[in-house]
Amino acid sequence: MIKITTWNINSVRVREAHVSAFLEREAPDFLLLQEIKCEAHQFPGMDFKALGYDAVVVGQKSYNGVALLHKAPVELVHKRLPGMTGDDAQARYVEVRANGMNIGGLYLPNGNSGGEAGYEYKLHWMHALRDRALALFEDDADFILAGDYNVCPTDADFAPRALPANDALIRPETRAAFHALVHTGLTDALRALHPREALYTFWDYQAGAWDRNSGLRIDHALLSPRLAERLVSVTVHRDERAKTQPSDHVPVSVVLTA
DNA sequence: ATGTCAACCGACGGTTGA
Repeated sequence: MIKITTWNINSVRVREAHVSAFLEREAPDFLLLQEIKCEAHQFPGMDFKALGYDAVVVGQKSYNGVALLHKAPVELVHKRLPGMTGDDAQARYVEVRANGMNIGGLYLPNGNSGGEAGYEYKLHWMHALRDRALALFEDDADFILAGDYNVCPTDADFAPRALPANDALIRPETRAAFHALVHTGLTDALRALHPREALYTFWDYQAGAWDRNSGLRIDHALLSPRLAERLVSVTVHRDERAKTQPSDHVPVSVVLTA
């Protein structure tokens, strides 16, 4: 079995102990982190090394930042999403090759800040991600693209009144871009196994969202066709949200046959 | 918009982004 977990950690330095405890307990083969909110030299790599994990870190100061923790060696493929040209300084994508597959960890732009330009950046990023998926299909690669997509694909993916109608996470253009990605031939791993359940992966810190279960499902794992056939289970680690000083997101684990 | 949180800058409090 291969276990791949994605987790928007909202500052890896604040939550290093949570990550270490998770690695010890769940022992994923790969842990994809988003919003590490630090530069590579500030990443607490030694703490994870002590648990047997190496890390590929794509960091930047203050915001964003992704990392990919792995037990066995990996081949680095990309530290930027192809198609996002040099003007894109934001650290939002990491891709490696391991276990005969490409593993992409991503932090898709939220799109609610920066006005219309901020939203256009989100859509541009989504189209570039679709192009990346098409390129991987062109190579006949097996691949998984997992992370914080900042998209609620349907109205079943957020609690009633959790979002205003014009929020960038649910705007029609956002959903169209997400479905254009999925329709290249990918499988939303969680919905493949749990088609109807209200399963959320994020609860805002504000307004008692956790206590009211006013959550969103925005952390997703998309699988290429042969990997979808190997899908065994998807787990939303909801209990992480109830811990002290939690991230506002919880981990989502995908298990594939070996 | 918020019953919030984290990082930065510039000196403990406002700003930004989520």
